[in-house]
Formats: sequence, C-alpha cells, structure tokens
Amino acid sequence: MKTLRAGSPAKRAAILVAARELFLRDGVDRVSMDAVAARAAVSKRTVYDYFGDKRTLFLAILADAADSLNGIARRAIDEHLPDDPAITTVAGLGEALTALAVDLSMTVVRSTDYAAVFALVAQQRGQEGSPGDDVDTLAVHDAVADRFARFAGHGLLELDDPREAAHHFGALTLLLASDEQPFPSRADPERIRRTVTGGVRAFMRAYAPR
Amino acid sequence: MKTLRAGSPAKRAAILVAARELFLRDGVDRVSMDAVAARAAVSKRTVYDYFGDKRTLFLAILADAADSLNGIARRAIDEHLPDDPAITTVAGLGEALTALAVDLSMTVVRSTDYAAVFALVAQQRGQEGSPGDDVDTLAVHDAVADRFARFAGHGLLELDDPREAAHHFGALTLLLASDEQPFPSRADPERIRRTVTGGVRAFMRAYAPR
DNA sequence: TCTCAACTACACTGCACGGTGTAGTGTCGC
DNA sequence: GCGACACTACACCGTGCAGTGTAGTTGAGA
Repeated sequence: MKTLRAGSPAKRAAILVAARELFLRDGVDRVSMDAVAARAAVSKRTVYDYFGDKRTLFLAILADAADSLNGIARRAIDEHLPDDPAITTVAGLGEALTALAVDLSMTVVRSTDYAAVFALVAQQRGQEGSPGDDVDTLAVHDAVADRFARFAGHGLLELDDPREAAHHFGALTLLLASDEQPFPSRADPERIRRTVTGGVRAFMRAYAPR
Repeated sequence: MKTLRAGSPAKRAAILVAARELFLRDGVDRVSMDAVAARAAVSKRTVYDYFGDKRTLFLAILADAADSLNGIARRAIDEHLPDDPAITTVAGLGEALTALAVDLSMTVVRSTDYAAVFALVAQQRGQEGSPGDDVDTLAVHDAVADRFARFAGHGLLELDDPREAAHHFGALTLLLASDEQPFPSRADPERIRRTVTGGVRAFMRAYAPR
C-alpha cells in the first residue's frame, strides 16, 4: 500500500485542475501523466507521490466534480424553492421553477465540472463493470421531489408521484438543455434560456391544477 | 493514400461486429487491433487491409450504428403514427404515442447499437474539435414534429411549436429512460415501460387540448 | 498450368507511457 | 549543524501496440 503525501493544498489543487482539463480535452486514456505533471507545473514524481496512480487521480477528479455539482444544485434549490414557502400562487411557482431551472442549467451546461463528469463517466458507461464510477444524483431529485410534494399539499401542483414529477422536471429542463449543447465553451446562454423556459412551461401545463 | 480491400462482406461484417463489441466494452483506446482481429477470427493484416487504420474503423462503426438507429426510429414512427391519420381521438393519440415511445425506448435503451453510439460519441464529447463525430438526430425530430403539427391541425394537440413539442416528447420518454438505465444488458423492461408511460402521460397533460 | 487476389501468420519498427528509483536541492524545526 | 520532508529532474524498466512488410497458402478464373 503506497503512502501518499499530504504535502501542499496548492500543489494538490494544481494537479487536479491540470488533470481534469487534460482528461476532459483528450480522454483519460490519451493523457499521459507526464502531460499532467507539466501542466500542473510539478514533477511527475510529485503527481505519483500525491495520488499513487492514474486511476486514483481520475476518481479524485470525479469526486470533486460531483461534490461541486451537488453543491450548486442544493444552493439553487434552497434559493429558488425555499423550505418556508414564500410561493403562494401557481404563477409564482412557475416563475420560481423557471428561475431555478435557468439558474441550474445556465451553470451546469456551461460548467466544465458538469462536462467533466459527463464525459468522464460516459467513457466508462459502456464498460459495465464500473458502477462505482457513476454519479449519484438521487439526493438532488429527492430534494426537488420534497418541494414538489409541499407545493402539491398547497394546491399549487397536481401530482400522484413527486419523484416522477421531479424526474420530468429534470428531463424537460436540465437533461434537454445539456443534450442540446454538449460543449460548455460553445453553449449559447440564450438558447439555454429558451430551452429551459419552454420546458418549464410544458411542466406547468402538465402539473399545474386545471 | 491506402488502397483498401473490397474483399468479403462476411469478413468485413465480422470485423465491424468484433470491433464494436470490444470498443463498447473497453473503450476504443484500450482495445488493441490484435484483439479485434482475434475476435473477428481474421488476421490483423486483414483488418488493416479493410479499414486502413483504427480511426477509420471507429468511424465506420459509428456510421453503421447511427444508420441502424435512424432506421429503427423511422419504422417505429411510420408504424405508430402513420401519415394517413387513423388516430381521431385524444385518447387514441395518447395510446399511439405510448406505443411509439415504449417501442422505441424498449428497442433503443436495450440496444447495443444505441449504447455503442452513446458511449463512443461521449468518449469524444469532451473533445471539442470533433463535431463530425456526433450523431444527427434532426431528421427523427423533424418527422415527429411533422406528425405533431398534423395532430394539432386535427385538434388532438395544442402547441405553438411542433419542434419544441417533439423535443419535450423525446426528453420525457427516450432521453429519460436511457438516462435512468445506461446499461443495455441490465435494462429492466418493466422499468422502461413505467418511465415511458409516465412520460407520455405528462406529455399529454401538457399538450392535449383542455 | 499459370496468375492474381485474398488471406494467414509472423516478425518487426518506432514510439509511447505508467510507474519506480535515485541523487540533489531547499526549507524548516530542533 | 543535522535530520526530515517536500520537491525536482532525470533515467530507467517493462509492457503495450499501431501500423507495416513479407513469405507462404489457397482458391478461382483464364
């Protein structure tokens, strides 16, 4: 068992940033550890001293990106759909959901973190022996479903299954926006907004009281 | 410029099948051409004589899978949403859309062709210089949008933008189902059906006349 | 029978690279 | 001053492999 170095937070971060950029750009398998070291401005010996091997470095990047995304999502939910319901009308809910979806999609679709998770995980996707490499989004869906259940309790939504509704919301907004524009640096904010606004409109037609 | 061998259709197919299986399982970069040749039961020399190099083999597999998927989609649309509208009621439309979405999703989510396209393209996703490697799904969306416009003309749907509706339909059904279950061999048909049926229900609530 | 194309089965080349070892340098604390 | 730790800058090893060349075999057609 290798003893990994605690060392310097700045160097650790530099390695992670460099590796993520290169992995994302060229794919994990095509990026040499020499290249990572050069980009991070550290020696390759140091990269191995911190992370032990390439796979461990990859998993660390994945964990960071997933944490970052979950944090973004939780913050956006807390901001736009607060626990203490300030939202009392159907129109207000539509506006709040739009703001949430725009905020989230704007951040995520243009986020190299998201692109990193998406691309890196997808590289493993066809490789069926790697379930541990997937990213758990259950907590975010649960939080949204919880909010939806409350809105339903207040008559602002009509739904049998809050979790299903949360999945539909995600599909019509974030999933669709990211499917349409897979490249962060080219993502057009106006197009994201249009896609997401249309998706929320459809969601409200489906789930608002009639 | 290499002269590629026309040779035998059976051997060509064997190479394509073998390469696709291995590329899908292990990723393009991790599969050796020796392995492809062995699996196809041909010599490596023959693989190179047919395809010239690894990338050309990869692109051939991608083109085959995309053709196959487009064919599947077109057939499902023609079967469930025929041009000559036998569908005259909203309930009938809901049933037809459900049948289409279930048929498509059942086939696609469990299809190694789809998984191949998804995984192989996604491997390139973070690599922004490769737009030519993406799969064009516009024609399928156009066909669905065309049908939707007709149904709207007959009062079976209310929609401003048939293309947007087609995207929403796709997001609530196929995109969601494939996102939930990314591994073909493990895909549970019952779960696909549930997801898709729920998605069509939401779609109809959003777009059927009120 | 001869020729040609397809194919096999190797061998080979040049290169890449994950990972490891080591000597030397600099800094810090005792 | 000494020792420990972090780090650099190489060198090295063993392995893998894309791609190419070549000799030999086989089958089909002229």
